[in-house]
Formats: sequence, C-alpha cells, structure tokens
Amino acid sequence: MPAQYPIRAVAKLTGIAVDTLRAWERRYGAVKPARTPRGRLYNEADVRRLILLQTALEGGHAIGQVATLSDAELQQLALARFPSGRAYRAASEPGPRTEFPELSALLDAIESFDSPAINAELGRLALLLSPSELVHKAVLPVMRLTGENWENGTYQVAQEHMFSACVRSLLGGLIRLQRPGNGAARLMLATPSGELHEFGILAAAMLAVEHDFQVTYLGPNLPAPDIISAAGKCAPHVVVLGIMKTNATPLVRQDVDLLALKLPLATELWLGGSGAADVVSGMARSGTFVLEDLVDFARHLTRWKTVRSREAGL
Amino acid sequence: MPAQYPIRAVAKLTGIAVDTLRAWERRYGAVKPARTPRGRLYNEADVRRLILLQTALEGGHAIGQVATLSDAELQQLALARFPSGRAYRAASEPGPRTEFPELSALLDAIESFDSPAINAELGRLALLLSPSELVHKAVLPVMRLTGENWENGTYQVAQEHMFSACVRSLLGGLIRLQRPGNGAARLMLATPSGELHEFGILAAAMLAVEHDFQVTYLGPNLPAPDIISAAGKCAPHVVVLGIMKTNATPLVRQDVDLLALKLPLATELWLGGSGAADVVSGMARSGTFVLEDLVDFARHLTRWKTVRSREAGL
DNA sequence: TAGCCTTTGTCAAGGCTTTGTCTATGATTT
DNA sequence: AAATCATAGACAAAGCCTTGACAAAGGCTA
Repeated sequence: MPAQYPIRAVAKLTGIAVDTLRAWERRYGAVKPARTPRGRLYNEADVRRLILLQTALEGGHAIGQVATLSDAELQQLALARFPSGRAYRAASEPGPRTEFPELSALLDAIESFDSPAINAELGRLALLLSPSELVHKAVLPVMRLTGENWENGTYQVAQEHMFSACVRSLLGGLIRLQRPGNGAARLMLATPSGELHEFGILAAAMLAVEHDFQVTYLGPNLPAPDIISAAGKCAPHVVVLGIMKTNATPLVRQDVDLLALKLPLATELWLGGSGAADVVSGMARSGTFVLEDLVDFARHLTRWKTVRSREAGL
Repeated sequence: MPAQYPIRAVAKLTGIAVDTLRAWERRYGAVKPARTPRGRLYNEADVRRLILLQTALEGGHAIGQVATLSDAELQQLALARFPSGRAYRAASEPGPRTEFPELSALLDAIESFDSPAINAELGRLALLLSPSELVHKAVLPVMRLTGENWENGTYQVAQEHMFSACVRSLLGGLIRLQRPGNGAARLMLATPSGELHEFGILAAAMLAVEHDFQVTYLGPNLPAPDIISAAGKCAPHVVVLGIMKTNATPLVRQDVDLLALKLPLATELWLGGSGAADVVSGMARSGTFVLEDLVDFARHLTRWKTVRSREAGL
C-alpha cells in the first residue's frame, strides 16, 4: 500500500510551493497525481519525480524543457548536473580518479573532512538512485577509491573511517524503513567472530529490504553458537554470512562448519564476501551457496522468491 | 494494568484540544477510547496513535486522510521524511513530556529477535522523546537491561548485537540530520585504536548535533596519528575521545598522551567513557577535560558555547 | 545596447469542502 | 452549586480547486 500525499505534504517534502506544483501540472503536465473529491493525491513516484525535476532545475535547466522528460531521462540529467567542466571532461575522457564524475562532489567532501557535506551528498544520491544503484554506482566505487587513495598515501585512515560511518548510517537508515511485512521471507545477516567488516552484510541487508524480505540484522563479529541460537528463535529462511578474504582463517572456517552442521536444514546458508569461497571447501550441505558479489546476491534473492512462490502454488 | 487517561489528561499530554479530540472521534473514528459512565478513557496506545496523527498533520496531511490509517501506516508516514535539505522540520519542540515511557514493547521485540519491531519501537520513541531523553530514558536503560540479561544467561550476545545495530542506525540517522551550519563550533569524535565500543561517541555526536555543533564523526578504532592529522585538516575546536574501562590499556594511554601533545593548543581534548579517568594521570595540558557521563558532556557543550560567545562579544 | 517575446513563479477571485472551535443542553459526581 | 463530561448542531477559518493575470527574468533580434 503506497503512501499518498496531499499537495501540502508534497510541498513540505520537496520545498516546492503549492502554487508552483499546480502550475507545473497545469502548464506542462509535469506530474499527474491521482485526483479525489478532496484534491490531488501524490504517490511516492510522483514525489520522487518532483525531486528529480528540482535537481534538474538546480542544474540550470528550465522547467519547460525538462517537465515532460521521462523519469529515466531526468535521472540521467540529475546525475550529470555537476559543474560542467568536470562532468564534460569525464564524459569524453575518463578522468584519472574515477569513471563516475558525478561522485566528485562526494570525493571533495571526503577530501576536506566535511561530514555534513558527505551526508548531504549521500542523501542526495540516495534520492536519485535506487538502493541497488546506490550501492553499486556510488558507495562501492567511492569505497574502492578511498581505499586506493589510502594505500597510495593520499588519504588517511580517518577519511575512510569517516566515510564508512556515514555510509553505515545511511544504509542502516534505509534498512530501518522496512515495512512490517507478515508473510515475507525472513533473512538473517551476520559476520562470524573475528570478522569485523560490516559493509557487505549491511549493503546486502538493504538490498534484501528492497526485495521485501523481512530482515534481521545481527551485525558483525558474532560467534557461530550465537548465530545458531538466534536462528533457533527467529527461524529465518536464509542466513547470510559475510566473510572477507583476510579473515578466512581456520577459526572462521570452524564457525562456518558449525553453522552448516547445526542450522535447521530448512534454512539456507549463503556465504558472501571475498573470503567466502575459501571457507566452504569440503562442505556438503544442501542449501548452501557462495555469493559472487552483491549482484549475485540479488539474483539469489529473486531465485528464492520464485522457488518459494512455485512451492506456494502447488 | 495499563495506565488510563481521561480526556483532559490526553489533551494536556498531546496538546490537542478537548473539542478536537471529540470531533476526530465523532467524525472519523480516529481513536476509539474505552467508555465508562464517567466518560472516555484513553489508554497508552490511543495516546501514541494521537501523537502519530499529530506528526502526520505536521507533515501536511489532512486529518480526514490519515485518521483511518492503521498504526503501522501512520508510523511509516511519520518516518518517511525526505531529507531534502530545505524542508527540515523545526527541531523537536518541547513536546509532550510523558513520564517513563514503556520500554516493555522494546524489550519484547528484542526478546523475540524482531528487528522490524525494534526499529518501529525505537522510531516511535525517537518521535516522542527529545534526543537526550531518547538516550537517557530509552536507549541506555535498555542497553543496561540487555547487558544484565546477557550476563545472567537470559539473553544471547546476538540480541545485544542486534539491538546495538538498530541503535546505531537510529543515532546515525539523527546525526545525519545536522544542518550545514557555517559559523558553528566544530567537534570531532573518535575512539582510539583498540577501543571498539562506539556507542558512547555516537550518542555524544547526536547530543552535539542537538546543540548545533558541527560534528565530524570519525568512528571507532582510530590510531592517534590519524586523529591528529584529521584534526590538522579539519581544525576542530574540540576533539572527543571515548574510552571504556576495559580498554584503558597502556597502549590507549600512549595514544591519548600523543594526542595531548600533538593536538593544536587551541583545540580542547575531551575524554569520556568509563575508562577516561584512568588514562589522564599525569597529563598536564590545558583544555583537557574528563567527562563523567553524557550529562556532563552536555554541560561541557553549553559551557563551551558560553565561553565562546563571551569571547566573540569582546 | 535597446527592445521585444517567452518563460515562469506568484497572486487574486470565486466556489466548494474540510475542520477546529463554540454554543446549547443534559447527566453525573463532588 | 460547581465541575466535568457527554452529544449535536452551527459557524467561521482554512484548504483546495480552477481560471486568469501580472511582473521579473532570460533569451533573442535588430
């Protein structure tokens, strides 16, 4: 059930005056909200489109030019709205720092330790992009870049820390928005003890929420027995573990083995992260999968849903 | 036996006029309080719902539109705030001061590993309480309780982890809301290397945001040299470190000594957490303070502001 | 540079509905 | 008797709708 917003609420949400909203609709049909006897009712897609239009306007476009563009075109435009010099150069010849010129504002903010700006920029991107796009086109590239910049001495650890904290807040906030779906499939995420890297399961959790899974996020560094007893209480359909290469130690492998053994057979066990492949050797348990990356994770989510709906159909 | 409120008490609690309460019930059946020969009796859930309705109204919705929505939908509506940069709502006003809010719902949710419910409940509390109240009256007590329950075997580590993750997302989200104040005092937070406990500085960051400081949140486990060079870039007026008792090792002390030595003299150094007092022995640096607790931290924030405004006045 | 046309945000008038508040009247308790 | 709560009706303020108009700003031509 999508939320519906009367015009005043949309005005508050977007900062566009009520009169302007009506004018845009009357003159260009920029958005076509549903109508009831009480007045207009905008849905979330409408609001999203309005924000895109606003971004396009900030980029110097005229409302009459962009009002009738498709959502996809608007998004394109919004992403390319940056101080023309950079965007243009990068469009023709990829700059040395990133193939995603629209992220330069974010990088600048990280560069100058400006965490309000980082948050603002991340928030803007979260509005412009879908959750999975946010992860793949913005967060991951920037994480990789900050990592590289750290290795070659341009950045300091502090910058990576600060950005991580911002990303964690953002993704956590997106996970918070999950609807209390009742019949939804339950998914539980954690990393085994010793594995402190949280980002992977965090992004995965957000993608799962987008796919309407009911997510129980346990966080990093949790011993296998605790995961098992949590699974006993929560009875998830899938348990997802994140494991980095550097942490694929015998200890972690032991944890994973324990999970494979003790988890209910009805519960699938998915292993993701660069170290996932290293810990499953010799494991023979049905319903265990190694995820290549987050795209693969999304594939598994859809696979699971189709399998399940087929079962339900029988 | 749940608390019951007569209509006048509800009016005081919510700030909604008595007439309006009756009109809402008569016209839309917005709430259906119990009836006795003496009149209406609202329970806790009714009051909660009324407050949700109120926030929906503040968001521009019409009472006729939202009066018949379910509690969950209202919650969703209240949480769906688009941080569009200009549509910031006025900081949470004094609002209705309830006495100790019921935390049992939260504990139940933790008990049953229901993270959507935890998030919903935390969100509700965040709406009801001011940031500092949220920390002191809800988050800290529940954290203490889960800790106790873990020690006596009632809870598992997983429950504490899960709750921590939810709290972190919530507080992180509140920090994200900071306005891009220009002339504001800059505050930087971190924990030294080896100190993984993040909650203290996270709560502190939120309080600082509430006090209109411009916060740079670096996160946990950051070596002193990195904090120092970050401070060099960012030039904060205050650096806050969180140190737990169990981590007040010589190593941490060394880190703190280094900070005391190398930070610019104009930058104050505040140390908080149960281990703070143990690491400052023999430190002789002006502008270094040990914070007793978060209340003390808030006091220092106001002290700093008064000192600064006095200086500005000269 | 001046002049003209177009775009676009904002406002006003007139008509409808929604909604907070007020009034009148009665019942019950202190 | 005073206070509190109830119901039901009345009403004015506010919100939303449409149409039309206007002024500032931007762009284009001469």
